[in-house]
Amino acid sequence: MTVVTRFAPSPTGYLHIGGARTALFSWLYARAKGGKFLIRIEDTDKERSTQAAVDAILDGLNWLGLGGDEPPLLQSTRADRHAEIAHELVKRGSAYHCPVTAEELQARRDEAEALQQKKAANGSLSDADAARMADLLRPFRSPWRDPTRPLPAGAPTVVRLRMPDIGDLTVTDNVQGTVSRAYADIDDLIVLRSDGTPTYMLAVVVDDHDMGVTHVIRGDDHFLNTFRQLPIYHGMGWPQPDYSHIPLIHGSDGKKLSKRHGATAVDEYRDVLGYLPEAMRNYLLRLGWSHGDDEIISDEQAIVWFGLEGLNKAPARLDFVKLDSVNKHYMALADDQRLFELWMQRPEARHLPEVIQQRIRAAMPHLKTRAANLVKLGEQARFLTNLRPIHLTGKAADQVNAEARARLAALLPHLEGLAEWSEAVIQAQLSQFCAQSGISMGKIGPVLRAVLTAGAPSPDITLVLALLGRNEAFARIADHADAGA
RNA sequence: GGUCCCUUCGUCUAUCGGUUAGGACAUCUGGUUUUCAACCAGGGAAGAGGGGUUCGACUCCCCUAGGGACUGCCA
Repeated sequence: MTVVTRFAPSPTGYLHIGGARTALFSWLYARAKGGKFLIRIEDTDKERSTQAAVDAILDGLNWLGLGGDEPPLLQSTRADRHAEIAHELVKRGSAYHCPVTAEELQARRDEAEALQQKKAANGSLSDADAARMADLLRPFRSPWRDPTRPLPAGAPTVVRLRMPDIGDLTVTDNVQGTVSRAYADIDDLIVLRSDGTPTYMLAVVVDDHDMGVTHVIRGDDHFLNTFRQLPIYHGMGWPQPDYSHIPLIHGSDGKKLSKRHGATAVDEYRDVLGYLPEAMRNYLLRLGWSHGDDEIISDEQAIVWFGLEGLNKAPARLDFVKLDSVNKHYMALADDQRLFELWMQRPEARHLPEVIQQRIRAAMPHLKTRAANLVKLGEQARFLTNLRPIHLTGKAADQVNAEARARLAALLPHLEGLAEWSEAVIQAQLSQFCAQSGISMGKIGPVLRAVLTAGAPSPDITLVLALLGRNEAFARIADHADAGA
């Protein structure tokens, strides 16, 4: 049997970081088993679905390298098929037409809530009220589930699933284990609305079946839904998929992830926070899945190692500090030109003068090993992007006293005549200067760094000189050198 | 209210009845050092609480507490 997994987002917004992880697991499992990974857009709610959201989600998936093996399927295109199955379920006795209106159902919920509030206010309820509330809160059972009860003529109906009266339904899940629920605790859910359109519960099952999905990996907010979907498989006599319900990702305080925890949208991780997709994959993979003590796991290794048995049952918290450290690892490995291009797409880089952009391009091999993400890369590159005259403050300013100015002035001629402006040549010249002047590198290094970088983070001072280029380095030194001393 | 799920260092996790409870990130101390980063050496840090079962429990069972999910003609 060929493994088929899928990712089925509803297009009501951006790609959520939790969804991205779900997609990653599904994608990895398909890759690991030599199967197929499919994408289905669950756009049966026309009110809330937008094309912009579809584009954003696909864009996020593509950035993460989690494209489907076939073009994405739009669920809305399959409404006829869904309706066909709904009617087939009725024909087979697994479902029935029900004329109870949405308003009547809402009235029930309102009444239940009113009673709950009454209880909260009074501390208790009369026996009659308590019984009424318990009844209202029980899974809905329509009077028309009785097949002999005649439907009112001309009234619009929905199609409801007929849950068995007795017995339990058992779900075996790779993450949640074996869990049973009484059918009595499951409602006669609606599969086809009164306007003839399918609901989510029906559409998911029909599409998963028709797409040949063998393994469903999804958030555990869907776990209880499994008990409502399985009866559809049973009603149609279809084989049920293998389920893995993974825990949701939480914020740093352990609460459900929301905006106040930082980024929830995948495109923010790319555009604002400056992370690399391969780092996101590695970090997300380790969030809720493990393979012994392994932390840094390449895509190739992940595909070999990934399995459902490594999934964790408890929700994990997002930790940007750890993400930074993982990203840092991949930054150092990344191609220089690629990083330069990514950096150039950032707003803070786009408007820099061409000469400075080129300076950064040349410095990339040294910059990339020092930064945890593209934002930090900018901080590490600040010594290259500072414009003259460089204003010195704090410790940098303290370094530059009269003695230091004189030293700089003395050094200038030594650098002036260099045939080649390379790290090695500069290094040799600096050493020679120190030897001649009878001083150690410690006497000139800090001063040079001060006037060259103004105290900004920077690599070895010789490298700083080389990366700045002859003219810029010279000018920065000359700005603070005092030939008169 | 009901049903279901979760709980090991600050965080991600290993452990699948017998370990000095391991690793990573973070943190602290020392070293290196021309800033920052890196690097080297070392340290601190955990089984939510309470009952069982067992020769023995982080591991199995129950209760409590805390967290979460579902309970829509949303997905």
